[in-house]
Amino acid sequence: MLELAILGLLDEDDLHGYELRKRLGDLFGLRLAISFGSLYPALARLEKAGLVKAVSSRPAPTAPSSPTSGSLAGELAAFHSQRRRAASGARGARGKKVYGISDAGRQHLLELLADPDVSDDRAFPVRVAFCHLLPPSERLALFGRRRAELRARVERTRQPGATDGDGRVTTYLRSLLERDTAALRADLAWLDELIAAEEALVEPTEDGP
Amino acid sequence: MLELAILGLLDEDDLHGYELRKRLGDLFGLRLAISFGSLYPALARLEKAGLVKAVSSRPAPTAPSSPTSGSLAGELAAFHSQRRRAASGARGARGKKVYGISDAGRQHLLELLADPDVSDDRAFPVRVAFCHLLPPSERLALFGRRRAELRARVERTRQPGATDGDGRVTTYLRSLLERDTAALRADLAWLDELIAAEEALVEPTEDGP
DNA sequence: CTTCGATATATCGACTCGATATGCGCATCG
DNA sequence: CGATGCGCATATCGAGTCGATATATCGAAG
Repeated sequence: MLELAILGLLDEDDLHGYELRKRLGDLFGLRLAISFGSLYPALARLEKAGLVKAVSSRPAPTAPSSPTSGSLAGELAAFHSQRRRAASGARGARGKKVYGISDAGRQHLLELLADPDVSDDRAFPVRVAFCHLLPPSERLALFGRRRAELRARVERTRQPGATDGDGRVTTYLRSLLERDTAALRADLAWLDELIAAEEALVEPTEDGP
Repeated sequence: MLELAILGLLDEDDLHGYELRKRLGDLFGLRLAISFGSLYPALARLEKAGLVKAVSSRPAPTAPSSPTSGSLAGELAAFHSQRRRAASGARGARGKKVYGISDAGRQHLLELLADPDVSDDRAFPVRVAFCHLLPPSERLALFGRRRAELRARVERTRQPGATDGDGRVTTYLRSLLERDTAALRADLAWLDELIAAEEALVEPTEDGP
C-alpha cells in the first residue's frame, strides 16, 4: 500500500523521504500520516527491487513560488505548508537521499492500480488518488469492482435481519452497528457519484456535445 | 486493541479462540474480522500476564436454545450462526482451550476503557462496545475526549482554506478530500448523538422524571 | 554561544495480517 | 464401505506497519 503511494508521488516529482512523508500527509490529511518506521524500509525495498533509484542531489521543488505546473499533490502541499522551504533553494546535499522512479517502477505502479483485488480499505483511496494514470476503461473497471465489493458487504450486514434476539443489544451495540452501515452507505454513494462522472466522460451516449 | 476486545468478550462468557473470533466478527460485522495470526498470540500474551486463564473444558454456551440472558454479543451471534453447535453439548475436550477472565483482567479491562488516549480509530468502536462497564461519568468523559479529538481533526483539515492553488487538484483528489471530511462530519454527528443520549441519562436537569 | 525547533535518516520492538500447516469429527456420496 | 470434503480448532511464519527512539545538522532566537 505504501509502495503504491510512494511510486505515485515519485511519478510526479523526485523526492526524498522526509518530503515524501509530508506530501503523503497533505494528500490524505486525516488517514495515512505514514510513519518513518514504514517509509524508510519501504523505500529500501523499492530501491532493492529496482523500482526506484536514489539520485543523491537535488532537494526537489518543495513548492516553488511559480510551479512548472502539473504537480498534482504539490499545489495542495503548498497550502498546507505556508512557511516551509528556506528560500535558499540548494541547502547543500547533506544527508538527503533523493529518489526517482524508474521505468520498471512506472510499470509496477500501473499494475498496482489495475490490481483486481479491491478489498483493501486502506489502499483503495490511494489508488483513486493516482487513478488518472489508468486508461479510462480500466479506471471505470476499478471503481466497478470496488462497488461490487462494498455491495457484497452491505448484503453480509443485512443478514441478521431483525437485529435483535430478545431485544437487548445494549443500545451502544445498536448504535455502533448503525454507524457502520451508515458509513458503508455513504461510501457507496460516493462511489456511485465517481462512477457516474466517469461514465459521463467515457460515453456521452444521448445528446452529443 | 485486540486485548480490549478479548477481555470484553471474556467478561461475558468463557470462550475458546475459535468462538472468540466468531463473536468478534459478529459484533463488528464489517470492520475487525480478526485473524488467527493476531488472536492466538494475543491470548498467549494475556495468559502470560495473568489477565486470562485457561479453564480447559467447557466448550462455552454457543448460543444455547434458551440463553441464561445477559450475554450481549451472544444474542447477536445466535443470529449470525443459525446452524452452529452440534447439539451434543460436550463434544469432548479435544484440543479446545477455553479461557476465562481473571480479576486482574477485569481491572485491566476497565483501565483500557478509561484510557485518556482516544486517538486510535480502530480501538474506539471497541471501547464503545464495552463502555457499559464504565461508570456513567467516565463513559461521558470518554465520549467527550473522542469528540475533542475529532473536532481537532476537522480544524486541521480546514486549514488549506480555499482548497485550490491555481485550481487543479485532479477532481479525484478533490473527491477524496470531500469524502474524508464527510466521513469525519458523520462520525462527529454520531458522537454528538451518543453524548446527548448519555447526558439525558446522567442529568435529567429540567423537568423531573 | 547555546539552546531550541525543524529537517533528515534510520532502527527497534510490538502488533496485526494473510497464508499456511495440522489434525479431528461428521456428513455425503459414489 | 471408504474416500473425500467441509466445519471446527489450534498454531506458526513472514511481511508490513506503527510508535518510540536515536542521531545529527542547520538556522533562528534568546
